[in-house]
Amino acid sequence: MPSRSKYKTRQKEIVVNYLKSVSGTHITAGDVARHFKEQGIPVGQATVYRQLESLVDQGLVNKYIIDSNSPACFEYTGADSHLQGESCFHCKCEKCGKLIHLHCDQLEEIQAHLDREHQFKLDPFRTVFYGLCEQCSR
Amino acid sequence: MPSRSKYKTRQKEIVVNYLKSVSGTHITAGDVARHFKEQGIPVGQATVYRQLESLVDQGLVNKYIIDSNSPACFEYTGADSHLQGESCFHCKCEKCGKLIHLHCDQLEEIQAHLDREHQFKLDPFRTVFYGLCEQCSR
DNA sequence: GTCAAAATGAGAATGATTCTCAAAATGATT
DNA sequence: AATCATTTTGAGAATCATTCTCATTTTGAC
Repeated sequence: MPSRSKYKTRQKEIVVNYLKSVSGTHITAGDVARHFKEQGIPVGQATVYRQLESLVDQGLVNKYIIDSNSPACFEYTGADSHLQGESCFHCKCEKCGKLIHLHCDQLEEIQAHLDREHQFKLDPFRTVFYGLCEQCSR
Repeated sequence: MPSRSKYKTRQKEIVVNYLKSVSGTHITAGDVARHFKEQGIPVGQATVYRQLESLVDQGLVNKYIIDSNSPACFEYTGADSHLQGESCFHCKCEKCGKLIHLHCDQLEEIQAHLDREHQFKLDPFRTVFYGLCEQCSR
């Protein structure tokens, strides 16, 4: 059972703030835990994983699973991030790892189509398009 | 360095044939290895992983990474599979975990659109749409 | 302040995947 | 069919991200 965060804790604040402070990059749970350990900030590894999971559940953080043998990446996508507002789609380059943010009306049509024709409620923040970016596909 | 399959071996044949025989389902490397072990078929675990990787490289098999804590799934997509030619999209229900296969012309338009307008070469086999399925969204 | 419920953390457990390396198989060449 | 360099195999160990355990601490409602 995931921690559904009923209490407000110092650790939760620290994790959110750190994620915000590195907004715009993708970072692994290990990176976060290591940072806290090195800086002597009292947030343990298990808590980092738990808080990240909870933040993903809340839609404040996006989780990217790039490859089966590399750790998952996280990115703050909350209200005061530069991703805020419109539904934002993400493209991840399988080769160079670049993460591209797309705002596009036609892509938003996908959402309506999946709902209308396939009765599937797409969660755009959790969905990542994988493929090759312009540079890497040449 | 991945095995780039210069020699033809019995194990390679066995793996390909088994993948074909379960065509249409998703199967993990562990499932495959377990099956061989239980049936006394002489293909070890390491070889299963190596052959699957090689088959993915050759484009005969697709690999799906659904979630960071569940094993990768494989599916035969070679010339004599029922997936031949069609792009197949996958929807994963965040609530019940169900995986849905979608064949849909309009969805295939996404691919063309991403390529045309955003210079992004979508890899449909690696891309999973997250959201809520019909049952779970009610 | 009391107290039940929730969150934390250190370390252990899990589990998928990859690595190691000696032995076996392959296929080209005699 | 014998030789031989190269490749592949497999049993088990190693790796490593992630989750679990559970005793301790923290939280917030009363």
